[in-house]
Amino acid sequence: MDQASPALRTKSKRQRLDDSAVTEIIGYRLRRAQVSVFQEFMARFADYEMRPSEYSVMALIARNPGSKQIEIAKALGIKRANFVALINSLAARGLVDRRQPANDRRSHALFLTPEGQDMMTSLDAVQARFEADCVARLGGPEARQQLIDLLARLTIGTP
Amino acid sequence: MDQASPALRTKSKRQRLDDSAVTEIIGYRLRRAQVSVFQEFMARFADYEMRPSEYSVMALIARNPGSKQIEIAKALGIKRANFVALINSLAARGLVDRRQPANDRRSHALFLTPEGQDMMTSLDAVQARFEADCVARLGGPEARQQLIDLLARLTIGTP
DNA sequence: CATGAAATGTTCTACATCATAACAATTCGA
DNA sequence: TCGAATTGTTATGATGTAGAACATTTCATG
Repeated sequence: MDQASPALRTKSKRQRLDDSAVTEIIGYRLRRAQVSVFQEFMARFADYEMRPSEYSVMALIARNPGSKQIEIAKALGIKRANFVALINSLAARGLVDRRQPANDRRSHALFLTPEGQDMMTSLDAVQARFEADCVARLGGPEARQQLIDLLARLTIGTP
Repeated sequence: MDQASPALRTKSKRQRLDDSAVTEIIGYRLRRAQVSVFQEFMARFADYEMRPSEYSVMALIARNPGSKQIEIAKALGIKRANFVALINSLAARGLVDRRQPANDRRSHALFLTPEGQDMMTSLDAVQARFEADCVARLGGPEARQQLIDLLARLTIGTP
C-alpha cells in the first residue's frame, strides 16, 4: 500500500532509510518545521542582516517603547544575560536606543531610533509577505489558526 | 472586548507587554512550541543523559543497522562534519559501534551495541509515554495527525 | 531610617549547535 | 589510468543558551 514499487531499485541507493522512528514523533516534526521556517526567514531578511531574534526584539520595542530590557527579554524567553549582547548589537547598528529612566536608575528603557523605525517599516512588509506565504502553504487562515491553537497546547511556561 | 477589566491594575506591573507583534507570527509560535517540547524531552530523558539529537540517531540506527554515517546524518539534517562528534560520544558511551564494511572502506557502518539496544528499550518506553502525553495535550490522535500535516506543509527540503 | 532582600544590567564562562573549508583515503566514471 | 566524487575527519568561527558572580539601585520591613 505504502510503497508502490519497491522492486524498482536496480542497483543504486534506492533503498532509503526507514525514518518512521523519528517522523512519528511530534517533537521531531516540530523541530524540522521550525528549522525550515527559520531558514526561510533568514533568507528573506538577509538583505537587512536581521535574524529572527533581532526582529522579535525590535517588533516588541516598537509596540512597547520605553520597556525595560528585562521585560522584553522575559516576553521572548531570553535570559537577561544573553539579552545584553543582542541589544548591544542593535544599538551599535543605530536601530535601538537605551535611555535612563528617572524613576529607576537600575533599568534601561528601550526605544527604536528613527532609523530603527524606518527599518521596521521595511521589515514588517517583508514579514507580512512571508506570513502570507506560510498561510498559503498551510491552506488558508483557518488552517493557520488551527496550527496556532495546536502549538499553544504544546507550549508551556510562556505566560 | 478583549480586556475584561483594564482598570484593575492598582499600582504594580499589571500592564503586561503587548506581544501580539510576535505571537501573530507562525514562526514565533513554532519556535516557542519546539523549545517547550524539547525542554520537556530533556527533562524526561535526563536520567539517561540523552538529548533529542542523540535519541534520534540511536532510533535511526536501531531501525537501519549497518547504515553509513552520512545516511543517518542526511536523514536527520545533520552535516556529516558535525555528526562525527555525535557518534564519537555515543561510541564512547558504549551505545553505538562503528564497523568497517568490506565493500566500501571509506564508510563506517553503524550498529547499536547490546548495551545500546538495552538502552533503546528503556528510551522507547519513555518516548512512548511522552508522545502519549503530547497527544493528550493536543486533544487526541486526530489533532496530532492534523498538527503533523500542518507541520509537513511548512517543512521544505526534507526528502 | 537602617539594613537586608530583591531587582536590573553586566561580564564571564561553559556547552551545544551549526556552517564552512580543508584534507586523506577510497571509490567511481569516462 | 586519471580526474571527479564520496566518505569520514579535523579545525575554525559564529550563534544560542544556561549559570554564577558582581555592582548598582530599589524595596520592604522592622
